[in-house]
Amino acid sequence: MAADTSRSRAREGAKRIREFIVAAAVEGTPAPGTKLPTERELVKRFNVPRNAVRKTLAELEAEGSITRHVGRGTFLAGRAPGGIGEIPGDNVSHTSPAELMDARLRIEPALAELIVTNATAADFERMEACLEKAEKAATLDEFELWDAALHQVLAEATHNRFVIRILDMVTAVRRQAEWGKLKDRIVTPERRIRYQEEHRDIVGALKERDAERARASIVAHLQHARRNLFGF
Amino acid sequence: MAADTSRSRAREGAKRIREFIVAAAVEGTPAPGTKLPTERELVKRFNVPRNAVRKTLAELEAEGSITRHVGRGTFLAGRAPGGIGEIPGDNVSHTSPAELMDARLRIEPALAELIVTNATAADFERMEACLEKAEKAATLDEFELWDAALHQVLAEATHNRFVIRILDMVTAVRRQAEWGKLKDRIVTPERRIRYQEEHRDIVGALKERDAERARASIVAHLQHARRNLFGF
DNA sequence: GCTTATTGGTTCGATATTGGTTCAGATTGA
DNA sequence: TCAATCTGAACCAATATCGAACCAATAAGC
Repeated sequence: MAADTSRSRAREGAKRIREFIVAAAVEGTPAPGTKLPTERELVKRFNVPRNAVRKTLAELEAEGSITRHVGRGTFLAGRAPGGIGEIPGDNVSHTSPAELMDARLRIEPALAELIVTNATAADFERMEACLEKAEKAATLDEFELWDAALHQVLAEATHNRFVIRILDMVTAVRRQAEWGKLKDRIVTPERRIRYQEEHRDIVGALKERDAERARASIVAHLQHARRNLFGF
Repeated sequence: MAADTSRSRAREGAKRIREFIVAAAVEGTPAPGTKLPTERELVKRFNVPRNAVRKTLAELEAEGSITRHVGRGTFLAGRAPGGIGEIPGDNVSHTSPAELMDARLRIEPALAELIVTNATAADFERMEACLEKAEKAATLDEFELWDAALHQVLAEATHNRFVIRILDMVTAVRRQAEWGKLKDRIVTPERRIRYQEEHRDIVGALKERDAERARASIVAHLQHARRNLFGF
């Protein structure tokens, strides 16, 4: 009759919770950053003591499958749990942050000229609006919202549909990947100020139709971002 | 059950408000400038805290779907809502040959450095093989086959999956209808010889790890191709 | 003009949620 | 028995959300 001792229940529960997380990661929403149920919800759902829940979650965190933040919750990290290999298929999905950064550092500076020649006054107005809103943003979330908007405007300012597609891919990849995990620790308030200055530099150079300066500003900005991300 | 906590209500509400705005934009009156309900009305209508309403409205504003003015209200903007949600999948939107050429002229030269630093001996062997086969090709179709193969090898020589993806997009667009029609008229036998020489220049520079010369060769090649296509 | 009402923007204290921690008591298995 | 482990519950601290008041720009009525 030892089949339903609290001890064995814990072991059973651990397995089921693992399976649940893995399932959520694989079929549910492959996107990292998805919020998982709270510990107390898992307790109710699997009828398992919280300690057991916390134990499995701790393991998953150690494996790098999830991240946990007090007051916020538990989230899927970039790496697939349970040693689930990379999903094949020539999707954009499996490009590493390092690769993306490498590509951006080559490609985006070269697009400065395109913006300088093609951007309209309306484009510049939208850029300024994004800068202002980003600077006034109270929360980090809001800042990133307007940061993304600025990138979108810059892309559209090239007035080149192919380039726009490419830059859409960039943001798509940024939204995936292990990027999300890094971001939290990386964007500190003072770094955010620095980013804002660099954004102003870039937009300023573009407005003056100074392609060379814009190119230099973009390179500086991306190198700065890379340094913050990877330390080199 | 805590299914109707104020917290979960907020998350639900965000979605519903989004849907409401989108619906208003699509079916209601496509005309930009339409006035939307005030924040306080949305609060009452969806039984959701104003914070949540403002959060979703902020997102929609950042996406460019709506505009907001103190004392006036919230209005539909020109851009269709949910624009960012579009996944840049393999839907090769119709980019004109001119646009593609513009983009290639900026992007591809910048990738020379990437090949110079990352390409392996095996990559160079494959390039050479493509060059030979292309030169021996009897028909124009065969030539273009090996021409495409060379492009593929060059892409893979960057050893950067994101770049490879972009260059795949380039060939995908090139394969599109309008382009193909031009090509036939354009690639004459003597031009083909000229292309072969330029390809050898590019590969040669890459093999010597001379990024600057490779860049120049690529620019020259693309400009030549453009001249043949459009006459400028 | 002036006043008043409306509306998006802001601030701030109170409250709720959530992962992290502690600990006395029960359970387990040698 | 007895040491090790698990349990349940309370408590803690970080975070998010709420509610309500207040602010500033605009519009409406006089």
